[in-house]
Amino acid sequence: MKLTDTAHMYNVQQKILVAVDCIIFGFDTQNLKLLLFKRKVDPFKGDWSLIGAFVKGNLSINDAAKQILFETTGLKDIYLDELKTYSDYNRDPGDRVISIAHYSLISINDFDIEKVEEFDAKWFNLDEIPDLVLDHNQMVKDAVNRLRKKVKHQPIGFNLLPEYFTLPKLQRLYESIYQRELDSRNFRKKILSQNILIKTDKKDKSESKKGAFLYCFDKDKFDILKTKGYNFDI
Amino acid sequence: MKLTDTAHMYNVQQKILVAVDCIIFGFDTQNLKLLLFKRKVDPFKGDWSLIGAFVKGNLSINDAAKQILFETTGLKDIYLDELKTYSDYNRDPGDRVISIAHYSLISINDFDIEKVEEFDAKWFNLDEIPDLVLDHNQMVKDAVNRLRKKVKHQPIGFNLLPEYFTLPKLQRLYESIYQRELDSRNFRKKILSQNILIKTDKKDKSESKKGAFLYCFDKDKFDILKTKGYNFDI
DNA sequence: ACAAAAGTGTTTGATCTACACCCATGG
DNA sequence: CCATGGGTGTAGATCAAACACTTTTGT
Repeated sequence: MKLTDTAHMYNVQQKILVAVDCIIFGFDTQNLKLLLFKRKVDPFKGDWSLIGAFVKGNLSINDAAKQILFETTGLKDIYLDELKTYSDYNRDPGDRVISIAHYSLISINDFDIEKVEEFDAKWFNLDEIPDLVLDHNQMVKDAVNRLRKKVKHQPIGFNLLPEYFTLPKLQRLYESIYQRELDSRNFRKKILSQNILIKTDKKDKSESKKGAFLYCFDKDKFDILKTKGYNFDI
Repeated sequence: MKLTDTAHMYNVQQKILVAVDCIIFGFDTQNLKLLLFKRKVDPFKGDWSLIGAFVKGNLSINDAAKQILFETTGLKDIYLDELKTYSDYNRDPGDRVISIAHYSLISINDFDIEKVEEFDAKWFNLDEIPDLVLDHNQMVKDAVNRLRKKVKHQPIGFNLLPEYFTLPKLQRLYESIYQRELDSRNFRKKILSQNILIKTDKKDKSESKKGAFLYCFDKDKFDILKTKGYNFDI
């Protein structure tokens, strides 16, 4: 029986459960982290898991992902990107389910801590991810790789920082994504040459006595780069 | 009603039709082309369309895509990559359908012409794509953009050429993907410096009196680059 | 002998890398 | 006054871009 033979018969086709799982990255000024949840139900009740839900109603997949994020973190309008589809026939023993994984980048201070606690959620360092249900460890691995690649070509890293931030913090963010140290002189040269940062005259003295200047994005130039892509091959 | 509330009840969830649509790229020694099909059924019977099918049985999405390609072109083991999911609620007036688009690269001389004709299929130049059903024009646009990006960082372009090929042909392939002319001296320097080509002592004289040397891939080095990624920023 | 495509190197500017010291401040 | 992290510049290497002529051979 060919797949393409019956392409015309909508009504004799199999319908399938469609889920969205979210890999939520955050940054706590030192480390890139991942938000994980205690699974509430069988199978695998109580195990650590990505947050996810079945797609229903008239939501697009992307809208479903946005809504999951809102329900779990209270955040709207955050960076969210489709990762890939996970569809092995037996990936979920509960039923045949395909899952379209999404990853998102949030500023770790912004989210609604009460909502997160309500969900039995916890932030994990990337090198301390526990065993997760189903194929969620693979999703995480894929998401980390995707993030590392993407951050080289598009200025999405900023989504992990609050509105105002210092260059040393931005550097630590990139270091925690790339998992290696960067030379601060080269880093500053490179990032400043992109012309997407606006220096303020305020300083953040929480990390040093001298204090570091706070910067914010030049939203307009940032948007241009976001669509065009760039090379930030640190 | 929250999405995340009912995450635990497999049996009360909506099941959805899941399709795969394939953007099939080919190269005919001059131009990058796309394989399009006459839709066989309502709605939109007779219109041009990507080839697709509903996912069923115990196939993963990727296996379904592979099988569609085999059924339409007779080709196995060809380059195939997930593009993205299309899931607007009303994208298909026949029913709610989400489609996971895949793109693939095939050597235009390899495929089974009888199979393709059996399917009422035709190769189109990229600048002559007709109106397609549903959101298939958007899929094509997204696939072309993805291909342009991907070909800069991974040596996937070779999948569009036969086993033995000349450097001028390879250059024309890249030119047709990038849609701009390349300097042949710089092109040869760059591509040869990757050390993934093996020069044979045979010449292809079909395009010139002098003839151009035939090359093939160094499969081993090629595979290493394929996973590592590289920069082919022409 | 000539038309048509294949093949080949060099120079210039831009970019990346490696590297070490002074500054400002709170305690 | 000193410990801590913030901030700055330069020289050498590597890489990308621009550019034009010679070679081969079928007709």
